[in-house]
Formats: sequence, C-alpha cells, structure tokens
Amino acid sequence: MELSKNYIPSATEDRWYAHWLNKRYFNSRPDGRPAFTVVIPPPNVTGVLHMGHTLNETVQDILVRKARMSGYNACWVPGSDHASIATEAKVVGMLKERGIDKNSLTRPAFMEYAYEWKDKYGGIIYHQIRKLGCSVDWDRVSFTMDKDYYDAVIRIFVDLYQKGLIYRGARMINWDPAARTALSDEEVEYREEQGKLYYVKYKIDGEDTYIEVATQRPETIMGDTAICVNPSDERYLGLKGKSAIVPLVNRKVPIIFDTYVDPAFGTGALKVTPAHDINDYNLGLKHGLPIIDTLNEDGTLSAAAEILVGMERFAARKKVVEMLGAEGLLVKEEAHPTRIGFSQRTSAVVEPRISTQWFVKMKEMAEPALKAVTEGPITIHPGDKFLATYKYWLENVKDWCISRQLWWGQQIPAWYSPDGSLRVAATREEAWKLFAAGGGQRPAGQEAENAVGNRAAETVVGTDGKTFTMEDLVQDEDVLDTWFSSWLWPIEVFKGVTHPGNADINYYYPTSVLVTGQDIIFFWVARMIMAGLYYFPDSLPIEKRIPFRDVYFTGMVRDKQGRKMSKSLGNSPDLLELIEKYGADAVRFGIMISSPAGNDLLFDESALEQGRNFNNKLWNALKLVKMWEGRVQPEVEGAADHFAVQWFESRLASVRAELEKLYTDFRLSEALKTLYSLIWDDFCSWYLEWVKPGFEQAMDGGVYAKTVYFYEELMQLLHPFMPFITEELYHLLRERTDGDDLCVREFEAIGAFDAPVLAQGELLKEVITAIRDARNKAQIKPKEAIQLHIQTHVQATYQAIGTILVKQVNAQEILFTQDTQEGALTVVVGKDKFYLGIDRVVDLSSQKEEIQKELVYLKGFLESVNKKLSNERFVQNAKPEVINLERKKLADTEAKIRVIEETLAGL
RNA sequence: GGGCAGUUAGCUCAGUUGGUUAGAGUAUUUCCUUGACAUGGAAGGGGUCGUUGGUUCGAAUCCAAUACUGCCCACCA
Repeated sequence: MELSKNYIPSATEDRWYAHWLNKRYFNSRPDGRPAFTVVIPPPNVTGVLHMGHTLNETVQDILVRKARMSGYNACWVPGSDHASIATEAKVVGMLKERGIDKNSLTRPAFMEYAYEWKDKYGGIIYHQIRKLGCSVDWDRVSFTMDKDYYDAVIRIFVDLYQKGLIYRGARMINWDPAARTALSDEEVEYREEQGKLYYVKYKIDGEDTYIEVATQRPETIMGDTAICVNPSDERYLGLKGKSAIVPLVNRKVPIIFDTYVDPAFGTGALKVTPAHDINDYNLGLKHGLPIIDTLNEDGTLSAAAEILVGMERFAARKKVVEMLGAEGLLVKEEAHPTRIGFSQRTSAVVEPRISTQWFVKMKEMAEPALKAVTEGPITIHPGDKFLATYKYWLENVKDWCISRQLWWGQQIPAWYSPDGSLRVAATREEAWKLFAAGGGQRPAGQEAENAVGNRAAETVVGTDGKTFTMEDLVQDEDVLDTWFSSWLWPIEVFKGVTHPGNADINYYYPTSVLVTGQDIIFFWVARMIMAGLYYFPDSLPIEKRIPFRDVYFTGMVRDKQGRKMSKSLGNSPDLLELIEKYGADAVRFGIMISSPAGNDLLFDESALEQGRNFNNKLWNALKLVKMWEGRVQPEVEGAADHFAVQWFESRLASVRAELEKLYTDFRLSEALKTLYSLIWDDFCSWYLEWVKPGFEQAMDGGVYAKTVYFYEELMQLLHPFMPFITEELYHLLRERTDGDDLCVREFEAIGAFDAPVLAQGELLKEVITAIRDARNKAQIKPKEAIQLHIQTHVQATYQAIGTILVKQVNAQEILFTQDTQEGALTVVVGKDKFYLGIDRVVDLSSQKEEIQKELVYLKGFLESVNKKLSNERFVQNAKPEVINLERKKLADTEAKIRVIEETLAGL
C-alpha cells in the first residue's frame, strides 16, 4: 500500500470512531471486573462545547481509555443538562424573533417550543463529543429532564420536604428582572463598575434643618422607611427621637441609631430602604421598619413608588436626580467605584428583592460533606489547593434558594387549595389525599404516609369554611433550580433514585473520578457530595455513599492574552473548525500538553500545531519501518545482542514505570510530555537511526521484529491521549485479527530495566553529539568520512556501541589508540578523548577556544566543589551520601581537567 | 475588607521530602534537502529562579516582609 506523504486525520478519524462503536467497545455492563466509572459533567443542552469542555472531556477520555486498557470495566456516561434559566432565556429570545411574547403563551405551549429548541440544538454537543473521540457509552445518554430523571428530582424534593429540610419562606433574594426570576447567591457575578454617589438632603421634620445622606441608588428614595446614623456619631446626637421627610414623596420616617453605620463613609447618615438592599432589610428587621417595595418584577417602578410609576429603574434614577436637583435637595454627586451584581445567565443587573421562595436547609447537609473531604475518603486534585475554599464555603453555607420563576425545569410539587394552604406531593392525587386526611398544614413524614393510604374524600372544607375538590388544587408555578437536578447526576444516571438498588447503581456507584472545572465547586461538586451522603442510608459505609473518590479540577482556559474565553469577546475558537484544521488528536495533544491540574491554561494554537507535527512524525516513523519490511533478512546478528535494542527495551520499561506513577498522581500533562519525548527523541531520533540499515541494505529480521514491537508498544502507551492516529498506525503496522484493536488491548506488565545499559546509551548519545558538534564547527561536510581514534582506559565500553558510533558520526572505522595525537581535531567526553582525522588541514583555533572555555567552566566548578568539601561544617553536617557525591564530583572534575589540559597542550 | 494560589529563558511551563553552576516545548541563530518526515534533521545562544531580609555547611526549594498578577469569599450606602 502506498502511504501518503503526510498524515491526513480527516480520512481516518470518523472511520475508527464508527468501528469502535460498531464493536461496542464503549458499552459497559456490570461484570466480574472492577468498575471504573466516570459521569460527564453534563454540558448545557443548548450550548456548544467551548475550550473548557474540550479540556475536561479530553482528560476524562484519557483516564477512561487508560482504565479500559488496564483491565477495568470502564463506563463513561454522557448526557446534558436542561440548564433551566439559560435555556429558557434562549427560547424566549427565539420566540421574540418570531414575534411571539412568552407571556402570551400557555405553559404547555411554551414547553413545546422549548423541547423543539432542545431537540434542534441538543445534538450539537453530542456530535462534538464524538468528533473529539470520547469513549462514552452512548446507550447511557442521560438528560436532566428525562421522564425518570424528572421523577427522581420530584421524589427528592418531596422527601426533603417531609424530613423538614425544605421550607418556603419570605426572604431577600437576588432577583433577575430580565428573566423575572430569583437567583441563588452563586448565580450572581460581581463586577467592579464606576458608579456615582449622590448626596441628598432630607428635611428634619418640624425644623428648618436638613440631614444629608449619601446613596448610590436615588431611585429607591421612595422606598425609604428610616434614616440611620451611628449612635457614637456626635454630629447627629441631637436628632434622637426626631423624624426626617423623604424627598419627592414627603413621607415622615424615623431617625434610628445603629452601630452598623460607618460614620466615616459619606456623611455618616444612611437612608434605609428595606425592600431593596440586603443590609437595609436586616436593619429593617432589627428596628421593625415597614417595607415599601417600589419595584415591579421587571425592574420598573411600582405603584408603591407613588411617582414615576412604570418607569424603568435606570431611567428613573436619572429622573429622580433631576427632580432632586430641581428642588435643591441634591448637594453633590461624586464618582464612586462599586461592585455590581449581574445575573450569570442574562447579564441583567441583579435586584435584591423580597419574595416568597423555596429553600433547602444546608447546615446539616454541609457537615458530613465537609468531613468526607477533610477526613476522606474523597481526595481533591491537585493537592489541597481547593480544600480551603471548599471548607470555607461549607462552614459558612447559607440556605439554598431553589425556586425559579420559570417554566423550563421540574415544576415544584406543591399544591395549593383555594384557601391558600399547601401540601407537597409528587402528584395532584397524592396531594389531594393529604388534604383529605386533614391534619396540619405541613404534615410530618409519618402522618403523610398514613394519609396517603386513606381513601380520598370527594370534597374538603377549607380553613375559610368553603369546600373545594381535587380539581381546585393549583400547582406551584415555579420550577426548581437546575442544580437541584444536577446534584443527583451520579446517582440518577444509574437510576439510583427511581429504581433503588438496581444492578447498575450497585456496580457503578460510587464513580471513580469526577473531572470538572473549579468554578463549579459549590454549585455542583459540594452539592453532589451532599446528595450522595443524604440519599444513601447511614448504615452503608461512607465509601459507598460518596459520589466519587477523586475530584480532578481542571483550570480555566484563557486566551493568549490571559483573558477568560467568552462569547462576548469572541475569543473562543470553534472546536469543530479546530478539529477540521488540525485533527482531533492534535487538538487533544495541544490542550493537554500544558495543562497541569488546576492551573489555568493559556490556549494557543501553536500547541495544536505541535500536535499536528507530532502526528506527522508518528506517520513518517511508520513509513520508515514499513520501508524496511521488504528488505528483511533472516536474523543474523541476534536482536538481543544489538545495543540499540537492549537500550530501547530498558528505556521503554523505565518510562512505563514513570508513566504509571504520573497517572496515579493525575499528572497527565507530564505523562504526555514524557511520552512525546520518548517517541520523538529516544525512538525516532536515536533508536531508529541506530538500527537503520545503510542505503538499500538488508534489515536484520530480529531487529525488525523488535522494532515493530517497540512501535506497537509506543502506540499503545499513547493511545489514551491520541486515540485515532494510534489505532490507525497500529493497524497499518501489520495485519490484525478481528477484534485486535488498540482501543481494547490490555497493557502488559511492566518489565525490569537495565540501569548500566541506560547509562551507556546516554554516553553514546553524548559522544555522538560532541563529535557532530566538532565536525560542524570544523566545517566538515556530513558526507566527508573521518578517521576516528579513541583514547580510553575502558575500551570495553566502546565495544558494544562502536558500530553505532561509527555510523552516526560518519567515521570509516573505529580505532583505539594509547597515544595522544598532537595537532588533531580532538573531542573530549568525560575522561575519554576522540581524535577526528581528515585528509586536509583544519583550522584548530576555534576548537582551542572552545576547549579553553570548557576548561574555565570546569575550573569554576571544581572551585565550588572544593569550597564545599573544605568547609568543616559541611563535612560535619551533610549526609554521608551527599559528601560522597561531592567527593566523586571532585575526582571526576579533576580527571576531566587533566584530560583537557593534555588536549590543549597537544593542539 | 478577608482568604488562597502564582511570579523560573522572548513566550508557555517542569523542577516530588533543601544537595551536580536550573530543565522542557516554543520562538530565535547557524548549517543541512534525490534516502521516513522542511509539519523535517544536526548543532548553538539565551535565566544572578519578582524584590528584600532570615534560617542553614548549602535555598528556585523552608520562614518573614514586600511588590505585582489571578481566583474565591464578604458585599459600606
């Protein structure tokens, strides 16, 4: 077969992926082998994979493929997340483009559009995962809104409610006026912005004096219900018991005193608006202040504002400033940097707002989740870089607001009767039974179960004395936070909630390792741990309840300038285009090569180029080996006696041991570097050159077989990182029987290596390099053969490597000499001297200079060693092996200096 | 404001319990194309390890201070 000049990825990648799928290599069923389980962090169903995902998926695939080739039953579960608010925002946007207002639709009609959107765009990420070569089990695709998954989420909600861990309450929450929904604290992103501080005068009631306050939000003035100053602030002591008049609306509000106020900030007086600021809200609670909510859900001013009703909040701010100015109440405005909260999903400025929401109590769930990481059995990689963050969050955790005023998501299973009371149950029927059974408004778990068993009544009399039927029950309009479904991911992808104790959950749970971005440590990682520990009974050992044993945090992918990759900056490259341009293996290589765990990665296309070049190198190495195939002669020399074979065999064994360690420590980028250098330098640059037969000469059969074996082993080691090309080359190398695919080939046991042989190989490399360097500098053309005389005390060293040496430096033959050859081109390596003979005069002056430089270096080195050894305290305190090492250094350096001085004298 | 990381060659990064005068890749320089590969080969130059002080016989490595960068948390109007 004719092999093309360069490797062409597009021609092979799809073919091999189809083959692997066809062979069902990625499909897993429980069996007698140990399981290696990974669940994919489900990407948003509407999104595309960005470089961050690419990094995560690549890391997971490397670990999964490595496990699969190491005797584990590897199972990688793919899937996607419905991402309630992000997706809903996109669907609303799509409807808008079609001229449809979401509010004009019924809920079921909207859901139809949403599913249409999901079906259309949801496939993109799966396509990308395929193109990247990910070995996921496609029979196990999960989606957080699948029927079973939905049920699981509802069950957990009901269960937590019955245990008293979920409650409904009025709280100040983060409100997204664009999406018109509550947000959790974690969904708010703060950014530093240049704001303004307005100084406003409030008239003191019944006096002709004013008190001045500073505010960033003059549009909330209409909601003021107090002015607050620090009780120790002497400027305001006279105001005790007095009131102020709120400008524009002329409402009388008390002046209160609280140490919360910082006298040094602004004027030392604070306007208190309990409805629109979390601190003011807390002050209001403490001092019993009324709450005047002056904003509507969409961020416009409400009727309670009295003025500017219906105006958008930022327009209103301008207007209020104008009006204050007109009334002479605006003293000044000054620039003031401030941090403003934005909705992570819609980028709208978040509004603190009081509303009734559902919450999960976090304190008691946090405790075991903290212990599972600080005291084991969960290990976070790298090291404990993130342990402190994790710990801090869990120790200071606040209740989790889980209701969202959206339609796309799991609808909260709470049912309201016309009198306003509610029951929590998975279905309307069950809720009705609870109503029919009577009892308290919030039945405890035991009562609820008994009630369900009762025969349902036709009608129930409400607390208001009116009767109602099951049909009158109204379900809560809100849906649950996306993370309230994601936190069940490692359990419910194996149907652990909907079909407890099934074979899959028993076999695959807990998963082996979670690979994810550090940015979702609270959103997701911590909560999955809580869910696992909550869901599985305490009677099980903790090792069985945690969702994963290891957590591997990947860093954030940034662009070359160090900026975060984002759609708005347009600096996130398209994955499919990159694969098109460089090939999937090269993309995987490029993203892995400089990506130590937990460190940010500066994405640079030149790394992908390096990956593509590596592909090409592998391809051409194969071509070389294949060229020899036709010239193979029966084994003459005996491969085992060939130094190159001995050396590479040992090299391979030692690197394999290194790689094992690197995998265990999750140092994947190091592992790839090690492999890259093993293949490019040791195998291609040295080994292949050493065994290469002369032009049109025969290839020794034994050496050839060994070379093919080495090549095969290298492909196998590299396969987890670069699956496509390695599989392709494995098959091009020689005919394979059906099912003999690299993808499922098990690694053989790691052999021992021969340290002296390795050292000799290093010496050989060093001598070759030194002689080539001398040839270069003396401008001896590569084709000019030299006479090579070696002056050494240990001739045996060069017996084994002589043949290789002669060929690699283009010498006619190798000759040993006892005498110093004066005036010859001389190379010194260690204590040995090499004389390069050539049939013409060479200028030795530059060589002399070189050697002189070397001498200066060695003398400096000798001095530093001497200094150490003549230091009494060093000799007293240092470990014996260190001292011995220094003594050896001293002797070696002295010997080298002698040789060099001799050489110089001879020149 | 609090906490956590990082600072090593032009650039991106290794450097695992302190012990050869600091290593890769990339970029760069010189030379080399009918013989696997120019997406290549051979060879070279390039760093007082952010700064200052301390511990030690010995510090890129440990400690303290400091500067800069990044991240997380808290959210003073």
